[in-house]
Amino acid sequence: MPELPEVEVVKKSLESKIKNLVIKNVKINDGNLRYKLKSKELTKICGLKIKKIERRSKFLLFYLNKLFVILIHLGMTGKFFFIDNKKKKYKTSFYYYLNEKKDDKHDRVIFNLQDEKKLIYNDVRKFGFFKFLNIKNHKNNFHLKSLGPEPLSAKFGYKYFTKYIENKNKSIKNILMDQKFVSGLGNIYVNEILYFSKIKPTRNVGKLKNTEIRKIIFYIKKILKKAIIEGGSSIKNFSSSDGKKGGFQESFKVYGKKDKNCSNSDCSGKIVRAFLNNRSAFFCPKCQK
DNA sequence: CGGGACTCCTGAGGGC
DNA sequence: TGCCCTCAGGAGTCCC
Repeated sequence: MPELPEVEVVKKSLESKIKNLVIKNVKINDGNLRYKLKSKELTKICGLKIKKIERRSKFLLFYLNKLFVILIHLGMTGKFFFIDNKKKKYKTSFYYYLNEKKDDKHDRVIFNLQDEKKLIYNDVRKFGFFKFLNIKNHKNNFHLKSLGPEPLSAKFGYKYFTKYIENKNKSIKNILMDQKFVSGLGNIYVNEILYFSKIKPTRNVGKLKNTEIRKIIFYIKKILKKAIIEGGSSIKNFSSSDGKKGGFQESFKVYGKKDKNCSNSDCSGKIVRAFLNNRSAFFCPKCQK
């Protein structure tokens, strides 16, 4: 699922729910995530308080007292559910609200928090992970260390972009997907960004004009901001009468739109799907050059 | 260096 | 209803 906007929405939602709560204990239903969860590490965090929640790229960081950090990646299908047993109100961190949270075989890890509150980590495909780090050197963890700048930061601008792509011989889609270049973009947003920028995903970065580079940077920031405001994107529709999803999927112009008409009113092209680095590239061959 | 194939895992959806 | 095939928002490794 989750690219930068979705993880940002999760972060904001979790912040209001679990900040300053103590983790009483942790139950592992299935610890075979991308990295195997060890119960020994989980006992270390029991009794600690969640002091702060941050997002870096597509990662979440839970800062605990006693100088521990939980580094979390949601992979493709990871999501959190928050449950307040006292209020009998159930809310997910991102995808939907529920009146009732039923047990789900994909509930992999359950954090029992103070005041009968619970945080459930649910992950169908188990590509997500948790790592337990010491705050002292957590930023040297290889996941975090190699990340490029945040796309919404001032550092990610024209100067950085042009410097980075000097002597590079890659396609623009692949470089935007490369977390070392810019961290937080994934397949959906890259496809959308390139559509708005009118650049074909396969274009070599060495052949980009300055105006095109500025356009790409502009749309990266614009589209990510818009997606965050709209609550991220929810695909693989969850059908619940009281469900609440992110809304940005309604704005998709190319992602998942194979054979649909290009939404540019002065273009008669049809969206095609190609494969690039084993991922779907959606684009309009007529208006993306 | 670049990119294609393949890997982890499970489920949804299409075609027949 | 079922089976078989393809594909999925991430990201790593191996190989050419």
